[in-house]
Amino acid sequence: MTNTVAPVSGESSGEIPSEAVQRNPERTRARILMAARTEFSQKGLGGARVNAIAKMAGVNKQLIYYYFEDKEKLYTEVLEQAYRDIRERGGTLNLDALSPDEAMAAFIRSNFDFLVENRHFVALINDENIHKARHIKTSEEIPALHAELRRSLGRTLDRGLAEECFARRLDPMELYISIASLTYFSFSNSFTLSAIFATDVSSPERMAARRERVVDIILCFLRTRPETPEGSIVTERAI
Amino acid sequence: MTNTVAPVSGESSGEIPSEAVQRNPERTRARILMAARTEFSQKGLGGARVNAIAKMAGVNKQLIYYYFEDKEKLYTEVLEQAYRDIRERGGTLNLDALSPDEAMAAFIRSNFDFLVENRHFVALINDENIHKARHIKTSEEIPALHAELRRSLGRTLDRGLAEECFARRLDPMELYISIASLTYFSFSNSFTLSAIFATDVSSPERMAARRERVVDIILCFLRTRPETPEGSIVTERAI
Amino acid sequence: MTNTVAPVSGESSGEIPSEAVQRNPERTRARILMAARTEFSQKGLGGARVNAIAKMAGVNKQLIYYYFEDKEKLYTEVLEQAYRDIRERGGTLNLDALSPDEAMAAFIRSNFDFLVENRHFVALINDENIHKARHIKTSEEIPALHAELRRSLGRTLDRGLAEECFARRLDPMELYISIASLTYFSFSNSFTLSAIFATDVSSPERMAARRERVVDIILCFLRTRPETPEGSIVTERAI
Amino acid sequence: MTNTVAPVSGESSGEIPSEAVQRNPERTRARILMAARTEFSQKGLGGARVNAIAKMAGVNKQLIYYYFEDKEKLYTEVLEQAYRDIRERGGTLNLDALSPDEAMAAFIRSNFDFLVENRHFVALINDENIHKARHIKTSEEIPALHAELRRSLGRTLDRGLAEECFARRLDPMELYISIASLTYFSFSNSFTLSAIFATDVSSPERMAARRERVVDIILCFLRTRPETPEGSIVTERAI
DNA sequence: AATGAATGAGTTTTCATTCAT
DNA sequence: TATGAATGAAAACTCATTCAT
Repeated sequence: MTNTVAPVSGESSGEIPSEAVQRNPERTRARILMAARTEFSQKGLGGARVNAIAKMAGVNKQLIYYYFEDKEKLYTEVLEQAYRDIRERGGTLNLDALSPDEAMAAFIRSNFDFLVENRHFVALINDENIHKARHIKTSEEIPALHAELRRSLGRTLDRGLAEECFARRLDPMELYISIASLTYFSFSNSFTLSAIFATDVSSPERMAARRERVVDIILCFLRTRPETPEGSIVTERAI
Repeated sequence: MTNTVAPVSGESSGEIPSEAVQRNPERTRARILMAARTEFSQKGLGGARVNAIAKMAGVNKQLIYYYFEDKEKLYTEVLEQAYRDIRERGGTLNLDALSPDEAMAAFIRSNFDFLVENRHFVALINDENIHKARHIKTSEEIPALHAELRRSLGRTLDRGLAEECFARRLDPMELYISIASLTYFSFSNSFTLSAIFATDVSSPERMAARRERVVDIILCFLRTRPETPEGSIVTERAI
Repeated sequence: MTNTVAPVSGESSGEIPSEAVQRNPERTRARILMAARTEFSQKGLGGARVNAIAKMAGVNKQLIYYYFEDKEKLYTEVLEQAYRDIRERGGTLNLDALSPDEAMAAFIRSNFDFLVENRHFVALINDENIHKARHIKTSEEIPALHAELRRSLGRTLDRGLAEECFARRLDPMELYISIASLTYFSFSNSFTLSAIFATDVSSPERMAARRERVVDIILCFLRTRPETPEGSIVTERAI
Repeated sequence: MTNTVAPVSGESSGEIPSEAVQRNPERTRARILMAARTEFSQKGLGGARVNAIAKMAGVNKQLIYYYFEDKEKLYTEVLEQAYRDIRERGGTLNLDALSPDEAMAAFIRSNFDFLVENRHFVALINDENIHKARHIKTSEEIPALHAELRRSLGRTLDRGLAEECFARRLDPMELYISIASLTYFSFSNSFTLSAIFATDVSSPERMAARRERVVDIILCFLRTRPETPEGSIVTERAI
């Protein structure tokens, strides 16, 4: 009656293969986390089912409570891991070793590609925003990761100005938000965009084009000398 | 035992004032829709409670079913109305009557301001994307509204090229997506952005600055002649 | 498929007959309360099962939440009703119309008989004491009822002294506690008493005898002139 | 990976200090029993948590099963120990060495003081009565202890009659129940009494007064010659 | 003797929805 | 058109207990 090879396994579909390891707490924890990531990104916090996560992870439902206390804490850990993942990815990118515009382009492409490869990420962040970020607000690690990102982008911008390949100095956070906007949005809103424009806006070709377009928009902006107020810039008129 | 004078009214806070009108179908319907919009935008489809909507609208829960059949249909109506609202707002804007760059700036500002005044909008669309847009997908009205938008933007772009104030021809939908990205994202993700950067990214000053920054980025891009592939543009290198 | 005569009814034993009344909120509420009283007194708050209460009352489990919000609130209402019942019973007793010692005897017997007829009462109070009375602590009605009881006993004691049938003036609350001790204990602890003395201490004969014994003890005490400290009373010696 | 020095110890408050002893069966057993006594007396059998007991005892939950088989057996052992404790205390009291009324007073005070010092006792017995004493019913030791108590009280009563300091012969068990009632009740029901009378009935002063009051009531009764039925005793009238 | 991991059955509670009036 | 009462299915979470080491 012993079960040394076959996975303990739930009944239904979508289960993460268990590799027949019994009593491997770390692996069990990781499997739960993985399943939770999938479930939460597909259904959101409210729509996700603890039961579904347990089945997907191939573990007893109660184990989830044993390891994570409750659904919200599990959700919080999934979110933290997601941010850790994207920043870690950015960390492998040594911006300081590239020319400023190559660094910028690489940064944009890296962010874009991360979203391509981690489709769950956008959905998770989306959902967390519905909850007014109350879960990651408690994290201390996440802000630290992004403070580093800010410094890194700042150095690249400084170098760009010094080397005269950039014509304006932006606040790194603001720049990041612009980049993130242009990349993130086409992922996060691809479904509604496709629906309202009655076309598939996230086809591979369109996404590939979009990736380079973001590079273009950002670099174009960085390279262009800001116009003086008296200049031709379109100032808002009183209505 | 009949109650002809007293307002129906719920007990708790946040209720939409009922003005003691009983038997006013249109008003009742509108009140429910309004309450639903608030609830859905704050909690999402999964997190919203029919009970909460009824209380907020000051009506009996069953009335919701009477008017809207079920929760999902109500959600769909709320979404459709939201899209109708934003496009209606865009409709008051006669792009053809303005110079191309003024038209573009006005379009951007109009979109931005709509989000400022309709904070619920972003949250609704966000949530609908979690559901892969399955609710508005069924709508026939929404795509029609956006086809018109596309044509309108197209004409502006054409005029811009003809009048040589724009230096490149973009696909209107693609342009719209860029604009929407830059505006929408800072609303939709303001909570997580504020959390990860440990600052309030949606302070009035920051939002005002962002609004003009979007105008700058888009106009800068439209006005700049695209570089030839052999040119200085940063092409991706094999990794 | 309509069901006009037969009770809705649960499946199992112990159900309170529903008298086939449909849509009678007050009756439904009362049935739930009754069933809850039985369940709580037999199992205590922690051991009671909402499911069991629903079945016993012959109603849908959710109705319990509809009427009483949650298990603890239901428990609180049951307790309040229990105290109301015992005091109401006492209320029918006009102590002022009897001679002091007859009044006292009648009061004791009335309390005793209430416990005989309301076996659930003792168990409920017992259980509430395990919870440090946190449920009835919130009640405002219960203390009011007992303030009246205190006054009533006080008047009887005063009359007793005036008419010289009592030889000492006790604090009414203290007297009540003594009476309650002597009556309540043989009910509340009858099971452990029977076990440790290996006999049935709550046989009808023993209970009848006990009832009169309590009258004897209390009246004997009230009628006896207190001894002076220097007198023969057994004063504690230093150990 | 072995952990030979560090104490096992739980994380949270209220833990019984472990003195870093591992592998000390007797001590471990005792610690569990102690923790269980606390938990059961505070929450009752149903409300007590095996987990909480383990934490409080600073041991692994499974050890509880190792030593006591299951929760109910543990509960039974706690109860048996409680009765053993109170009778042991009574055993140190040599009633035969005192004058009858001094013996009686000493017995009452001893019982009262035991409850003062062993606040858990009353709660345990209370809870066991909710369970109709089904746990101690199985004990053989407990009735034996109380048979001895009965004989001891009987001898004191006999001596009292012989020496003419008592005026009536009571059944020792009945006397014991009266004494226990008067002492036990103010402990067992102190919470509800305090709530219904909106005062703290278990303040040290009140308890001290109560202790002597019980002595008074019992001795007064024992010393008073019973009235003949035809005498002035208040006989119940038909209602 | 002692531990951490894992389980299954059950418990309260929630919630969209329907019934009866 | 409007309401309060009632329902069933499922949700999160709890808990005593057992397994494997």
